[in-house]
Amino acid sequence: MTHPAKVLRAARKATGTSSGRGYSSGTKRVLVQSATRLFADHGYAGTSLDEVVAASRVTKGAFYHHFPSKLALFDAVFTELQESAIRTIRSAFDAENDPWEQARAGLRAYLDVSRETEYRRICMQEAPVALGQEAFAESERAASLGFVHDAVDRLVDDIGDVAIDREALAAVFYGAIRSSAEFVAESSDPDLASARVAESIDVILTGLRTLGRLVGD
Amino acid sequence: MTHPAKVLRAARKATGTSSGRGYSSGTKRVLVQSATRLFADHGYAGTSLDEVVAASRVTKGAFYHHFPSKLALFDAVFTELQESAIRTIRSAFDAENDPWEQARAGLRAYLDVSRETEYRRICMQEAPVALGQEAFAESERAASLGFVHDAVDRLVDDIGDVAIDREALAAVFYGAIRSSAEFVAESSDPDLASARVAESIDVILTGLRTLGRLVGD
DNA sequence: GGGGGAACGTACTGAGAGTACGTACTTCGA
DNA sequence: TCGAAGTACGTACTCTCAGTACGTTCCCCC
Repeated sequence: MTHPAKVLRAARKATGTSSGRGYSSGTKRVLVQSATRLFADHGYAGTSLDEVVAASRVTKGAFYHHFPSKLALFDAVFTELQESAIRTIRSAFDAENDPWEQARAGLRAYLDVSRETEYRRICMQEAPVALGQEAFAESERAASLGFVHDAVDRLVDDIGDVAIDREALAAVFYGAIRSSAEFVAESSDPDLASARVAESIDVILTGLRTLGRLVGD
Repeated sequence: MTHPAKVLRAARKATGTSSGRGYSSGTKRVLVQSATRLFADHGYAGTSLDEVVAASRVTKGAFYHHFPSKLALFDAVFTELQESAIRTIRSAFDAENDPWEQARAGLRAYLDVSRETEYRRICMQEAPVALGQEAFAESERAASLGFVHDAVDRLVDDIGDVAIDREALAAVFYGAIRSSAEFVAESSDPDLASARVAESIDVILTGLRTLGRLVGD
């Protein structure tokens, strides 16, 4: 009997779906893509492997050849979304010079990214529970939180004399930004909501800057 | 054969464990208590009903007599923790009169509550995933977010002339506070960390107040 | 051209949520 | 005080789903 996968493999090679960045086979990429959609729609616990492999037109045998577990699949999905988001935000960030403009641009880029339901659901909601708090916090420190830390550093440098706990302030701002993303996501008019929270954070930053000027005099 | 539950029921009636606030039987309370500990230690998905009923010294039959599903049990655990937290924070909040002191006291109370691993794990980490974003957001609006909204309202009233989007600012502060809780929780010296983030938020509030004064002149 | 590893497919196992149904205890009206 | 109905369980299943065992085909390299 000729295996059904035979024709699929040929088809994928022909369409160039295979050999996508670091994946050994096209099947792996298809699995990640299907899983991204399913996890975003029904969550990690709400998605069965049978659904994933069915959507990918393969079997569990194929899946377990590429991934050691369901969690490893989620991790792959998460990492891909996370890295893509980081690239987007970094390029927006690096396009500016003034630290206040950088912060503004970074925030705006982040709010845009977090309007994609896939990023929000998988990277913000599911990941901390699915991967565990430890692992998630680790990857967070390396990615988004690091960004905020850099931005806050520059802002504080720019302010000057005021004694500020940079690490604590970064944590505070990080939460403010995350929450802003949720505010935008839950809103019926995301564009407006995005502008509103950006404005609010702007007011806070202006307040800090004003404090710095007053002390500096 | 005499059922094992016979002696347990008698024992519970004698010790007064039963009839705890709205629960029809002591068994229900025992189930909630066991589940609180287990969910806090291993999460919702990581805790099996068999473990819960074993820890409660009952069987699945008893469990399903009191709860329609595992999720309903989690909801009961969540609601109880949430309500207790709200009571604590509200009393700290109501003990002050000045809006800035109220905000300070409320924040401090919240940081204290969130240092309990049960509250943090169950109400902050697991709940949004287990209950779903919709249901969680709903209960959040009614509880913690409502608080922040009130506090921000009073602060903005006190500041005066500055045009501020209260709703957006409340969302931003809410995130800042949540994130502060995580910062404290992850810290090796929670007392110090608590003081550090409280100070950071204080600086932000001072900045806003200063802005208000400048515009007011 | 054949031998070995990679890339699958099929059929099972085990854990865990939920169900079906039977049994003891309690209460309450006649 | 007696029985009938409801409450509070216990036991034994079913069904879904993650993971495993093992066989088969394809591809590459010697």
